[in-house]
Amino acid sequence: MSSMENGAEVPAPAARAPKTPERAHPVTLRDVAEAAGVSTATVSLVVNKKKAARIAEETRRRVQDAIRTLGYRPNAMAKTLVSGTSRFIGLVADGVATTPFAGQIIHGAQDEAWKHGYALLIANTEGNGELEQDAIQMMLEYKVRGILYSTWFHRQTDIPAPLREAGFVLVNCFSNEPGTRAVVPDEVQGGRSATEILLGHGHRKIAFINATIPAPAKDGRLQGYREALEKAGVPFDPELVLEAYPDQEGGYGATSDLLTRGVSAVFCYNDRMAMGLYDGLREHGLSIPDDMAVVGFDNQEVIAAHLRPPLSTVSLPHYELGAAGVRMLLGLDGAPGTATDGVARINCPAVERTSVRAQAHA
Amino acid sequence: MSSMENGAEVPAPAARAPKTPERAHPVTLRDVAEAAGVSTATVSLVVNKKKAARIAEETRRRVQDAIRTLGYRPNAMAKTLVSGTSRFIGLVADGVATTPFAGQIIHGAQDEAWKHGYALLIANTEGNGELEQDAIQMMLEYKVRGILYSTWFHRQTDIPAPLREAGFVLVNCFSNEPGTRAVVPDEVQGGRSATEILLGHGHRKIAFINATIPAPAKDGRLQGYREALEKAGVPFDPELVLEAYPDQEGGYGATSDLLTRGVSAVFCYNDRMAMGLYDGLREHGLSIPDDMAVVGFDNQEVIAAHLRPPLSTVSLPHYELGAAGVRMLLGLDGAPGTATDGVARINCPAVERTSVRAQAHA
DNA sequence: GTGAAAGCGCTAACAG
DNA sequence: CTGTTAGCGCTTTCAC
Repeated sequence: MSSMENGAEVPAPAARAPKTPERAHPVTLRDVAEAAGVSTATVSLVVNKKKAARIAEETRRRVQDAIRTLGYRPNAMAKTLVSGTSRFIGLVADGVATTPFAGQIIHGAQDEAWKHGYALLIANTEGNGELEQDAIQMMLEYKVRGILYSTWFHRQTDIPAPLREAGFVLVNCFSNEPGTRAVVPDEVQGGRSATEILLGHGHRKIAFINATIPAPAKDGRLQGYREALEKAGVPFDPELVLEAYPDQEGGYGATSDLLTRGVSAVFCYNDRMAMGLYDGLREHGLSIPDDMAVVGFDNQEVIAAHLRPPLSTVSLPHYELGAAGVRMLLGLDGAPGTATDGVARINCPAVERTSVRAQAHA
Repeated sequence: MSSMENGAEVPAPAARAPKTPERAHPVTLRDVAEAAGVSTATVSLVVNKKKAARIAEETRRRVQDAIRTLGYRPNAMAKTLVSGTSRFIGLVADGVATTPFAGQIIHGAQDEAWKHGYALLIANTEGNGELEQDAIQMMLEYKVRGILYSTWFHRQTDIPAPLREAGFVLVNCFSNEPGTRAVVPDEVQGGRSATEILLGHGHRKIAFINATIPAPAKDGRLQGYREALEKAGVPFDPELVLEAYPDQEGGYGATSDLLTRGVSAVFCYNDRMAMGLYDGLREHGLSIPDDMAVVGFDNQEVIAAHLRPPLSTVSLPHYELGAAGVRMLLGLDGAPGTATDGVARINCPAVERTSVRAQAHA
């Protein structure tokens, strides 16, 4: 069973090791101190570039040489042990690593954390409660500075008990407990923006194909749609709001119903539905955007940017969600719309492509 | 800078804290020892369930009670400080968190690591060399057990110098230095499988739309295509191999060229090209799979499973790549095809959907 | 069975 | 300017 020893290890054991000394016993601060003929304190000072204590140039050089030749590498564990506080931020996700674009939450969190000198400790729990508990437990044991608790789609969530033992902020989800810090996409604004793209091109009869499954996105986007209409002085017509399962098949299936409404434009709950709708429309011999203008939601790159014609849509700001999450966790919110209830609603920017064209007779 | 104290913290400071004592000073082993009236050594023993030293039932109970009431939580830093070895595995990625499906590498690595008691420390470097150095540096300082170095698409890569200071394995990439451990998808087998799907349905004249950009995938899939053909006794015809940029537009653009070849089936370099080809074929009034059978590569969920008709394709085993990576790192390879050169080639399983139909006159 | 004591590698006063 | 000296929280001999 223990194969590989051969292929992997044998190749060139005799090669010279100029850079990496054969550290049988990892080099410590003390080793450096002895080599440089100074005390550990001094070494510590030069390693950490403390400006408070001035070190003689000559000494500093000796120490740095020793560090280089010995290949010294500080032990972060020891460092955080004494300082009491680690430089970790935990990210527990119920599936962001699994989902296509939600991985951006990780990316955003990682970038922002890094920017402030923190490393990301991640755990994907795939919705498994026990695993989740363990993961949080583990993070607590590593004395994380705080935990980001995120879900792969925007929804309400319960707060796992152990989470409360650390500072935490919910990302892409929220709690019904007042005052809980959270960062979520601004669905209402997103729905408004999507509708405004259509409105802006002169469309007045605009359908909205909503999702059948309940979610903050469902309510929020609908509300945004209504707000945009109202602001434009277009009366809201419930007849123009359809519902379908939020994927390609749902969008495709909604086609004939949609055509029944006599609209010139449609706002789809998400890009996947729009993709299905493209097929449906095409089968009816209709062309986009001339016969029907369409906008989606999510800005799911693989789809939106490459449909024919490319789809106008609204971005789900996953990267920002992650980044804003760590900012909030670290308590350095510069400006964003953190409402008084502790939840920040992140803007969903519109991205216009060519699936919308001006209405001939505005 | 220290805003937020208000919105986030104020809400209910007076609530009873039954579970979470107001630990002004985190509970330590010593605290527990004192509370239980035993020594720290004893507490350590019961915490770690050492079977060697038998503890009196009565003592054990006292200790466990103290642990519970004090809300004791071991300090992993201290633990690894003394043991010298941490339970971390580092994953540095040049963009897997960014890319739709490659996030599965993280997922697979995380699951497997967790299974063996390791936590994942990740860093997304977005191809930034300096950041990459820093990230590896950081991981080294945290005394990671080893590092997984991964790329978001399968390619050759250079080994960053600091990486050599730790155990490491390349994931989804490989080095030209012999003996370097790596885990990559088996492109050749994948190309073979894709072609065999078509062959299996009776097709003989099969085109292959390859990518224009050089990559192991380009060579491997082509080789697989040829091998499958040969095995089926179908002569290889260079005329049937086209090339196009590997995205929707490329696939779309290759349509007329393809139709020129008089084939009944086509194997596309990836799903995105297949998606574009669908549009092109449709515009020519052709239907899939009747007029043209098509298979893709990648099994990019959002696309492949929801095209009309759903696309037969071959999976890029990202999850497995990540999982196999940690297994190899930990040195517990059970069986997989780890060739003698230290690189494991992971199988790319075919997933058949309905974009292929049997040829009328086989 | 259980306690005392010596460190793991590093930082932080406080002397000199 | 630099060395001494305590620990940080935990594990681990080795006595009692």
